[in-house]
Amino acid sequence: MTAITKSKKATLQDVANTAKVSKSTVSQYLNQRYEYMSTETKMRIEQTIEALEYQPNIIARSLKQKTTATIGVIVANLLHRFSTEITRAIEDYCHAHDYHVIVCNTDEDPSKEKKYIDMLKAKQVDGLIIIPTCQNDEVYRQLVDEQYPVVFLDRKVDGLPINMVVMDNVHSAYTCTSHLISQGHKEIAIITPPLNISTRSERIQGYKAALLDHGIKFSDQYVRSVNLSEVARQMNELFQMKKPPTALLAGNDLVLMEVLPYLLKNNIRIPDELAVAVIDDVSFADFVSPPLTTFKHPAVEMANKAAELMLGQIKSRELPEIGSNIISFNGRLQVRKSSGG
Amino acid sequence: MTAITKSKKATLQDVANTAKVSKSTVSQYLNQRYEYMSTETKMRIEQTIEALEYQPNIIARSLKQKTTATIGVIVANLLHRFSTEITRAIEDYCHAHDYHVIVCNTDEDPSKEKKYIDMLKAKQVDGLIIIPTCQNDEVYRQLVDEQYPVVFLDRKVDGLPINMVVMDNVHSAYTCTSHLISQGHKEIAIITPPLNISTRSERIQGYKAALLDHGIKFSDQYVRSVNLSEVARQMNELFQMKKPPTALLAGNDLVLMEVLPYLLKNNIRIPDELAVAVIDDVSFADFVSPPLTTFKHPAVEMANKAAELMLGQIKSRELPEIGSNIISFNGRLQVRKSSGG
DNA sequence: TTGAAAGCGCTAACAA
DNA sequence: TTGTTAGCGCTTTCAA
Repeated sequence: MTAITKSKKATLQDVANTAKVSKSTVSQYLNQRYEYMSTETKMRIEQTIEALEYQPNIIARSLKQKTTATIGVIVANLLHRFSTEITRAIEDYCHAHDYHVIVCNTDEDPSKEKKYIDMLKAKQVDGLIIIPTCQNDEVYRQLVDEQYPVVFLDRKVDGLPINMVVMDNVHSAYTCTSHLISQGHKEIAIITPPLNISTRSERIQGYKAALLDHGIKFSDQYVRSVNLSEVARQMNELFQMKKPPTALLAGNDLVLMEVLPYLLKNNIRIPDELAVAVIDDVSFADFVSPPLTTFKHPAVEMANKAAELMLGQIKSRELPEIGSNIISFNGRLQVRKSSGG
Repeated sequence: MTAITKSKKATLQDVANTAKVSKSTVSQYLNQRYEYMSTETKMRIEQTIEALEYQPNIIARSLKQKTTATIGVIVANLLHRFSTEITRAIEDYCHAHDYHVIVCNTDEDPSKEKKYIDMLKAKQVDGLIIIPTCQNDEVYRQLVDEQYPVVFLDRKVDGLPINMVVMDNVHSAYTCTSHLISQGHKEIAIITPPLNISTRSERIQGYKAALLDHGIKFSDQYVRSVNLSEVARQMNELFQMKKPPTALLAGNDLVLMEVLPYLLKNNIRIPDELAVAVIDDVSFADFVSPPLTTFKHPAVEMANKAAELMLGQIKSRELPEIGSNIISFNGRLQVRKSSGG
């Protein structure tokens, strides 16, 4: 029966002891401050670390340094493409800068958002990148008061000195609508989810502007902002109008995912009976037949920018000024052969 | 000009001071050990915490308690549906149990996997749920030696006392193949990505078994295990055989995403010229025309099980025994009307 | 029922 | 060039 030396994890102190140096010297070594260190001690420490399989405890360092090299990312719903792309891109950026990412899903629920913000702060994350529910003004304001590094993604909240990285929604809707018009359509419907007010109204604004610029009369009959579960019903209503739309702009991919089954079920053919364009990219756009017209969401660029701003803010501890805190990206129309929409 | 009291974040000590009690009493309060606490002090502490907007520093607690209420989740690629579903489901489970999740992507790169494992350990995460690259045996073994709580997802690595939660790959391929056979097909090809050996060979094994059980001769000409970038070329080869396949089983959604554009480009119609089934669910299966036959990956069940095992292991600190460490889930065939495949 | 004190593993003056 | 020391903010005996 051999005594099993259940070697507990080695600490910096252990390394110091067996290398016959002090803790601070080891600490210097770990932080690559070799300047005043004899090559001999350096090597001794190196070997001891190797031998003891020492791994620094980052928690202890964090406690001392008051920084965790971790940021919290609060998205709407990881199952949705936009949140996924955002998260992945931020993770890449952070990985390249030796930061880590804690992800959370709000499911658009403000109380979940608040809970997560609190917990992440308690965990001392260095900053927060948030797709805000836009329904926690007090929480957001407090974040500002505390000078907590925060970047908002995709949605704006007015009057806050917080960097907000968004897609130009007016542009996106304008571009898509203009495209449909250029295909000869005049009765163009738009269905958007009831996101927060600014995003939605901007898209509708872009839609409207495109119509007017092309001399087409705007009718709010063609504009629907509804929950996803309502989309089918709205489609029904649209098709029962005396002048049913000949083209449809889906406000995002989720709306499209409601529209397509509806069309299939009701035997409405794209693009002959209804031309369809969608704001967002969808994975299957290339091989549904006929191919869809999509509008590429600049999610990755936005995420990169947000991450860049975040790490910058963590370093500088400076809040942006209201008026220069909105960074806007343009998406890109992707027309496919014979998409008709 | 008013002096701005830049109120630094309050600490437990601050609360103790202004509430005129000791740190330990406040700590008791925080940890809900009210038993021996007068209602008076309790209320005083409560109010002080409120007044000071005190928020505990979890890092400090973690250092002391040696637990972080955080687990690391290392997936292959968050942009892929399986990883996304896994991550989201684990996050939900953890949220319900007041744990947090740090996500990482390996991109199937063993060195990235190793780096992440090291960093997450340094961050003292309480455990790791990993979709392993299966190419880091030494690292995995070390994890076992350290009794680090680990659960593997989706892929097996032999001979390790680690819980592995997988889909039954033999079953999935068997089921899909049988379905194609029942539709009258005899020349059935299968294209899988070159995942790790066990997963792939199991699927091929299931495919083979289905053929044999139905008295169809197996030909390895119909079996292709290749990188995604090779799929189109393989399709070409398949269609140049003297007996081209009339049905195809795509090993996963990613393969399918290569197959469909190929078919479209070459004007090969589903299901008349090629019946198609895929192991994995795909979002658009319901409304491409004709609808695809898919095989629902039990990703969410697997993730829940993995998370459950993980939290259990964190509590018990017990490794599973080899032989009873593989938890297998069955997926489910989803046939859609007139899918033909 | 509450407080004093030690310590988790690390960093960072400052001294030597 | 290296060691001493004093914390970081919390938990947890143990004593009062």
